[in-house]
Amino acid sequence: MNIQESILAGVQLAFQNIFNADVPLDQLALAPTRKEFEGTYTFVVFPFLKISQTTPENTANQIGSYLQENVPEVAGFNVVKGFLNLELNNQIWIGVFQELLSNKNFGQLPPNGQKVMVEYSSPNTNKPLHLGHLRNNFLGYSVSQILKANGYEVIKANLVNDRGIHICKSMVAYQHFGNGETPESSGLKGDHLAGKYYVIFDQEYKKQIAELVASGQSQDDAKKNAPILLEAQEMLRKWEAHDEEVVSLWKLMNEWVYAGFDETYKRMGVDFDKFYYESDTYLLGKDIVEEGLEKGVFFKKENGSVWVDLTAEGLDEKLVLRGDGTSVYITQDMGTADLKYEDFKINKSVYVVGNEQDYHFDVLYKIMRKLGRSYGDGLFHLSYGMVDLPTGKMKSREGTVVDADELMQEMVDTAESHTKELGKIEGFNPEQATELYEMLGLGALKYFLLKVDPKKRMLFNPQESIEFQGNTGPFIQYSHARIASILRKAKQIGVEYNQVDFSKVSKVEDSEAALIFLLNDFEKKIAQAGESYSPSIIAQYLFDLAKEYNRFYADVPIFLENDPALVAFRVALSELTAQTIKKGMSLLGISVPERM
RNA sequence: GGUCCUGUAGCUCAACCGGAUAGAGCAACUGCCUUCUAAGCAGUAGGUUUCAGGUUCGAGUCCUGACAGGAUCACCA
Repeated sequence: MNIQESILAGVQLAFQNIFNADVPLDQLALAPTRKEFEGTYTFVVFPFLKISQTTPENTANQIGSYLQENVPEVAGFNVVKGFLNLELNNQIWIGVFQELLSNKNFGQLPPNGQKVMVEYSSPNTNKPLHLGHLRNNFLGYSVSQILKANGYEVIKANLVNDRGIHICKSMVAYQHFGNGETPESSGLKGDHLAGKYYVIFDQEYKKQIAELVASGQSQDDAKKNAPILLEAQEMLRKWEAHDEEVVSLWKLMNEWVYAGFDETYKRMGVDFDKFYYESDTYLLGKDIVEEGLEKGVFFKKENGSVWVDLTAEGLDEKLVLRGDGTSVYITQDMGTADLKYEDFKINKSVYVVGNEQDYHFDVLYKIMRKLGRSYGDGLFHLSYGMVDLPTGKMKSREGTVVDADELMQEMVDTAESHTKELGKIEGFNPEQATELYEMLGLGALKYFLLKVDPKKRMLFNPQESIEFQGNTGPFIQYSHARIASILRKAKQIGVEYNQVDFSKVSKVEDSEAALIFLLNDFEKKIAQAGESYSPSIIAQYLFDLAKEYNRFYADVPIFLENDPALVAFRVALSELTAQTIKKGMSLLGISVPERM
């Protein structure tokens, strides 16, 4: 039984013995005491005044005395208005600490027998990844890690958008203006090469529109009639008809793009267990339309188009199949949802997709539930806000994006110059130095994107946004390196701190108690982050933990202590903190250095 | 116009299913490196939580209505 539980059990008994009332445990809760008051946990008595039939102060005092007498952990208490602040004996933290040490799987909750798929990244194969994709990929990877730590079996999936009119646009432009350029001949990464022609298409398209307008067409007509657009549409038709020439160009350009993506994913530190390709899945879902018609979930209009009526759920009527029998976006998504289930028999499915598709996924999930899918309740859209630039929204086809590869390189370069400025690379060989810059640059970037609630849109200012001080990745990485240094010294001077019984530790400083309190919270935070699919909870926790350790570090000189039991305790406490930081950062996909 | 999301210090963000005097970081200002890594620590200053009502012992949090920003509402993907 942990401390909170035993205190709450005591509170329950207090109500029984003093007020002769049965209060169910789930109505009792402890909150951490605010810093400005004495105490560790606070019990709020306001909700129970009806039971006690007396003033808040009286109620709190009576419960407090009872706890002090009957619950060994409670050393004292004070009452401020209706708040009962419980003061714990610092010694009890030793027991808590021992328990944490004895947990071999600290930070990994036991398997829960559930399978979850996390779909993320899902790039288009006509252009390189940009800042928005970074947020998506980091979120998806981190949520996968967090779910694993919660005991799920996780399948990371990438649904590659490798077909459609936008792909054909790059292809058409390449045919016209490519002159046989290849990644090798140009020295461009494959995805950047494809992206270059996507931009060229748009420029040419706009030029043609202007010409048509000049020759008397309306803006709308010109947009529809521009020859290069017609060409792209024709190419899509040929692709769907398996035209050999088109398909081979498509394959060639996709190969280039995949090679480029591989590099980018590797640097981002993300990976996948399963790839789905829209070129394989875009025809799926028509059988589900049939099924839905039979079940009466869908209905048919006079022209043969099929719809679902979601007005009772507060949404609109939504098309699921065109009158000519061809698919729309959601048709294929229904099919893919089933495919994922058939492949892996998943209980839950998380889609990491931007918030501009909130409505779409709302509709999709309602449909799958109406169809009675077993995984219906496990569908979750992890919706995240766009990343805006000071100059406004990013648009690939206009070239106003922060490119993912460039940004990562910039971050690593900044980390390098920053580290050199601080003179922190003595004793590093070139490989180690490179590894460190990579760790710090990516760590700063990932932490920056993950510490914020995903729902919020965020402004990214390339000049100012990424810091290395304060609430940042490098601050936490630094804290880890600091502890690693302590541990090296402990080893060097021969401090034995494993398998030691710390019950002989004579006194526990406040900063030590606070640190153990936080460490004791780690698994709770993991659970919370898992339930809400929210890496920001972990990020916030790690910042608090690192901050608390640095406070302890400044307050308590570890090796100047004479009592060997105390030294051992402090080293062991440092080590557990380091392990927790490392484990926690790995949940964010961030590595931590031994030295920096 | 309908629906959804967001609005907290100059800036970037917190606030545990309604709890105390709303907390951090950055930027500004003060201290602390002959002692375990100063990418650190301690401190000062900074707020009518967009606004107006309501619910109750108690509201940044819940309800209603405004206001501001964004997204979405295609036989596009």
